[in-house]
Amino acid sequence: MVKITDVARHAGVSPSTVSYALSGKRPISDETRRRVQAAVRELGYRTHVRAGGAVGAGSRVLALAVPMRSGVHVPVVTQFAVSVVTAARAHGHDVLLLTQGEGEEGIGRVAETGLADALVVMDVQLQDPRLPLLRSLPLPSVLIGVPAEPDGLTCVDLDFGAAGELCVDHLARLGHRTVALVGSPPEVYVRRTAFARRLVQGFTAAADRHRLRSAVHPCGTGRGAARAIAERLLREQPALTGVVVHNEPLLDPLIDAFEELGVRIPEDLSLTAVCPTPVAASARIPLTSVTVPSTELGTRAVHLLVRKLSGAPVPQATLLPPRLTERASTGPRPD
Amino acid sequence: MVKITDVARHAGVSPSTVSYALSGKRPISDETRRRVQAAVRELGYRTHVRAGGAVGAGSRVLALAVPMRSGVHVPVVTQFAVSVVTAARAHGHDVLLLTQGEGEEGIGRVAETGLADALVVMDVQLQDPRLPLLRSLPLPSVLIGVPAEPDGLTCVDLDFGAAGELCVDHLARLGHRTVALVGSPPEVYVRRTAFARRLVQGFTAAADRHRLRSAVHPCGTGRGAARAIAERLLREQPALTGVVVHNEPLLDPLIDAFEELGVRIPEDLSLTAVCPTPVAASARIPLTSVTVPSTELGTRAVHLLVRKLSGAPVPQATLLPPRLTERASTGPRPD
DNA sequence: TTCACCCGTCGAAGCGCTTCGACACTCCCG
DNA sequence: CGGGAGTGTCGAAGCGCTTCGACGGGTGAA
Repeated sequence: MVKITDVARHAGVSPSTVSYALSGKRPISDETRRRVQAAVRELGYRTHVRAGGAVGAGSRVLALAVPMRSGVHVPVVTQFAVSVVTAARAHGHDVLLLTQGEGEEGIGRVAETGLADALVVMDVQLQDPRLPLLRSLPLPSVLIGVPAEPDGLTCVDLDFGAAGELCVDHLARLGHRTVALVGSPPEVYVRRTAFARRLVQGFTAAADRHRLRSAVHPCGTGRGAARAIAERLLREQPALTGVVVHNEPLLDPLIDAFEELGVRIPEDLSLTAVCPTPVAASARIPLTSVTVPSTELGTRAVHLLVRKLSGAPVPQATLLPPRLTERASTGPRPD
Repeated sequence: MVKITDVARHAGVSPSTVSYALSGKRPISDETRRRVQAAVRELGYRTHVRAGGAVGAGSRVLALAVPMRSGVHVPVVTQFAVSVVTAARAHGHDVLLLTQGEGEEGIGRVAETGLADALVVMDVQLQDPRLPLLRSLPLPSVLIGVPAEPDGLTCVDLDFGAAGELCVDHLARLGHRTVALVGSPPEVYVRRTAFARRLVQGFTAAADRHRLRSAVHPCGTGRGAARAIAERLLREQPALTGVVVHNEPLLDPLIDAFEELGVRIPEDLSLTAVCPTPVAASARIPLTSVTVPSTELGTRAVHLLVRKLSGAPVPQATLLPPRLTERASTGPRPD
């Protein structure tokens, strides 16, 4: 193992000079800096993370808390995680993966043992038990998702409330008068998952504003659930012509179910999804959708964290405005 | 932050005694140990990972290299990752997530900076560029997947060769004489991904052994690809009655495609999948399958790693025997 | 020319922990 | 009753690094 004293000897300077040359915390002459850098390169030196003096310094590791609860769509969550890792690496950080069960305990452990020096927290609930802990921790953290009381925290998310409204606005503009939201699985709402709840709020508010008849249905996944919800919608709201779906794995099965029931999309029924663009674009019918920008959210979260680490001020909540892309699944209300 | 000296003072012993009491590396009287443990609990002490003396010791972190290349099925990979994290936590380790691009560079960095003290490597190719690096590293590692030359490494995987054979054996026993393998996307084979290649070998070997007509087709995912491969199979092998599918996201679309073409499963065509049990069980038609035990593999990998860390000898390759479960997608050859 | 100041560098102290080598006991055998 | 062998505990050294204070030499203003 090559250590800082090796580099120092090789460059003909003292270890402290090497340290300063690398950290830039004190002025070092260009000449010396160059020699140090050359030595570092030649010897392949890397500062050992767990060196004593480093205790005070940052560990260049950030922890990512991904609960992986039931009802979440795994590819989307993974997309988030990958984008966080990628962004973190771009800032010289590594990422420690914390999963469910570890949720609270893990955050505490990682903070107190000094393993990580920052936290990204996913799958945030409106009343999240992790919030008090996060507020009390000396480590900076960023939530992906906005809880009910974001005071003292830093959050970033798609503005799901506005996303819900945007979908309804779109359907209303096309003339639809009766709409429904097919949501995530029930357990997601039971947990009071922030983004799911906010989408419902936005959907309902916009439907009321436009004076539409509306209904909200949490829904599980799979063919059976799709068939059941499709039948139920047609039965309970015979005038239904507009549906918003916030449930990635249900999209294709739901399209199939409607088709089997003789409902054509978009001729008889307009369907708008809230999901990542690739999902919407590769569905059986290209779906008009409000995109969930998972990659951008992960990247933003890391940027905010890096800024916090450097002591810069950051906004409490960053809400990305929703963008609706029209594809083949929506059209004017049939007569 | 509570440090070891605080605990020592609180327990009325010296810091070194606390250290020994916690590590068990020297005999400590029950009485003293109890007092130390009480103090630890009361003060909420946790040893700081990055303390100087710890440089020599383990970091209790293992790195998980998940390339996330195209063509891999995200939920399965995620399942692996989660099981590795869970198992690692059970052994008191945390997990650092390394992704693509980081593949080689990341492994080196993590090893040299002492961030992790062990490695789990996924998505192994027959000739994997990471192998020389792994062999040269002072850190123990375990591969999930068996490369062409596993000497000096530790690997664990499902025996995909035997899995391929088992599927063919099953079809042959049911009387099928013409079979096909619908595999993973082409890029997976181009990369010479170990498990995919081995499955093909097993499939082909067993087909030859049984003197069956056989064909192998890598295949992309999605409805279009499913329809295309279904048509092609029926065209090129009119006598085809048995198909093995090694491509999770293609399963449902392929079943649909056959149905649309008027081919009934299992009356006209028997279909065997190689995939995790939940995928097989929740497909449109419950599928006869050889299970890919992702959770068990992740757990095994961690166990092996922990044993290596403790200096215990471990087998070079652990190949789990495949198990075939009959469900509703296979039946006797039609007359 | 002198003095204050700044720049670049160094040595030494210290981070929180582990570990080595004592040291003081106790116990048991001869 | 003496001495050897364990036990259990402690102090001190050291891990690789950062950081503080200091120092020498150059520079510019007075």
